[in-house]
Amino acid sequence: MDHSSSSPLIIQFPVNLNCASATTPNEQSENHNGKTKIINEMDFFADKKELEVGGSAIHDSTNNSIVDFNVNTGLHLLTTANTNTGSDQSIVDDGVSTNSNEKRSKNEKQLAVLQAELERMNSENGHLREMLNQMGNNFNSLQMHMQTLMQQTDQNRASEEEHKTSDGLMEPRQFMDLGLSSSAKTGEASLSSSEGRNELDHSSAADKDVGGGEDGQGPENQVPKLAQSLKSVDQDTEATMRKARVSVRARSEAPMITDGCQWRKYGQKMAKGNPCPRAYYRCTMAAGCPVRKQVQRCAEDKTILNTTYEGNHNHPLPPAAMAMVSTTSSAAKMLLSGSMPSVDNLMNSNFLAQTMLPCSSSMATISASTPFPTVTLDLTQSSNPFQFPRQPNQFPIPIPFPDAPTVGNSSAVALLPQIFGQALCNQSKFSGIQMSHDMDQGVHQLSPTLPPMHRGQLSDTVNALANDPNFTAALAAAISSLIGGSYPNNGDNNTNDVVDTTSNNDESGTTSNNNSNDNHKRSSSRFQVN
DNA sequence: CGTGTTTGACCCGCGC
DNA sequence: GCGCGGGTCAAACACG
Repeated sequence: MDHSSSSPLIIQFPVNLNCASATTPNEQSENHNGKTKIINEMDFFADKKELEVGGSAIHDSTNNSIVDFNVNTGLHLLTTANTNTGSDQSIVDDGVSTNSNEKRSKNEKQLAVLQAELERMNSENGHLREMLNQMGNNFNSLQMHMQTLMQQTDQNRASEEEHKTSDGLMEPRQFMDLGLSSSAKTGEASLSSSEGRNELDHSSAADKDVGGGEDGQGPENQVPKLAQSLKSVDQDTEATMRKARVSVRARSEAPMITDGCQWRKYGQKMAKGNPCPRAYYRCTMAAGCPVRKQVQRCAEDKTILNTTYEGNHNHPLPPAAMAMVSTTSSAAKMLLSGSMPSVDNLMNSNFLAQTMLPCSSSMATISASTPFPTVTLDLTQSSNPFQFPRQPNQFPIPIPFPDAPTVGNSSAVALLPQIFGQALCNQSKFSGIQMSHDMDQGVHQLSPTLPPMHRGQLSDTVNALANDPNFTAALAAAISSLIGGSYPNNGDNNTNDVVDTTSNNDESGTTSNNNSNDNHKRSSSRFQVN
């Protein structure tokens, strides 16, 4: 009796995790008139911690017995519990029976019940912890986005002024500032080769000349350094995240998959060991956006298009794209969390793959071997031995996708809802906060008929994809948008554009088949280095 | 004319 | 120090 009353206390926790509001309050109110809501949660973790660490100390007198049990979870505690709680139990038993055997049996029963409760509690606790971690990740991502947006708002003002004074400095400044203040300096510095070089130069010059839109307020270098020291942690994370890459392999006749962003080709190079040239694209949705992608066909199977995304968008994107980007950030964070390129990465990678694409976990592989941790999505499932030859640390998993040399539309399309659905569903776990918020907005903007759930948006995408004659490209685009950071359309239009833009790829053969309204942006970006 | 692509040159990191 | 390869720049070119 007393035990049963004590156990329910602990089980109230599920409350906070899922929408902190809906279901639980009632239960809680029933149990304790709201007295224990938060306290329970806190106590729960506290108990758990103590259990893990010392396994001894307990605060609440009421919970003592329970905690002791918990500590012992094993066998011995039961006996100790008996001895310790003997008095308490005696109180209960007094009225019932005097027989010691009966007492024992009763105690054992109670203990069993308690153990069951404890197990429940433990499992719940674990679940809660997971949720807490997820929430933490979500919070970080959200914070990042907010920071970006806020900075951009300020940036727009500053950039306008700067634009008046000096054209050449505008873009670099914007780049630096928009690039997530934290990541700006270090991140760009770490960026490969000439661009980072140029931008650093410009940034320094801009800091001197302009005095800085944000971090440049202080004189000279001290302020940035201070900011660096203050945000060092974020810097590292962001810088590393920027290095993280998301690679998508898909069969497509199109020269490039459409992922909802606008790209400008800035270079093409013959890569060693591959007769097919590698094309370099830069995001042009905003001046100074550090996001780049490389597109290259597989040497052995030229129908396979390998698209690699790198970096995080530093500009506001359409809500849907934002959600995707947040997912990318989360994914990158997940990928990069823990120890970076070490064995731990394997764990994270595997987890990432399974988390993001559980049912299609087969499609996701993570490489920790390359300089940059890479998430690879393979949509080809070809018999091609060249598929993942070079990266020993990857986790190639058999793909549920039908092996589709020419991509059988019907069968593959049939799988789409499941794949995407689960992918998104799990993405929501990844960055559930942003997903729910952003996607809601996005859905409303994109199509009022869609339910305010990302799944709805997803299904819409799936439908659009299903209708796409060039299914492979569309599929790749959608997947890449899921992982690569943008929604497979510009977000300004209906999701139907998924089909349109994708099909456009077949013809245009080049990058920005998207909006024409970005021309000025692109032109401005050209002056970036000047 | 504006915009986007092409492509040779350049820079940098890395290995030898 | 040198060569190689990857990545980027930017003038030249193409296109609507």
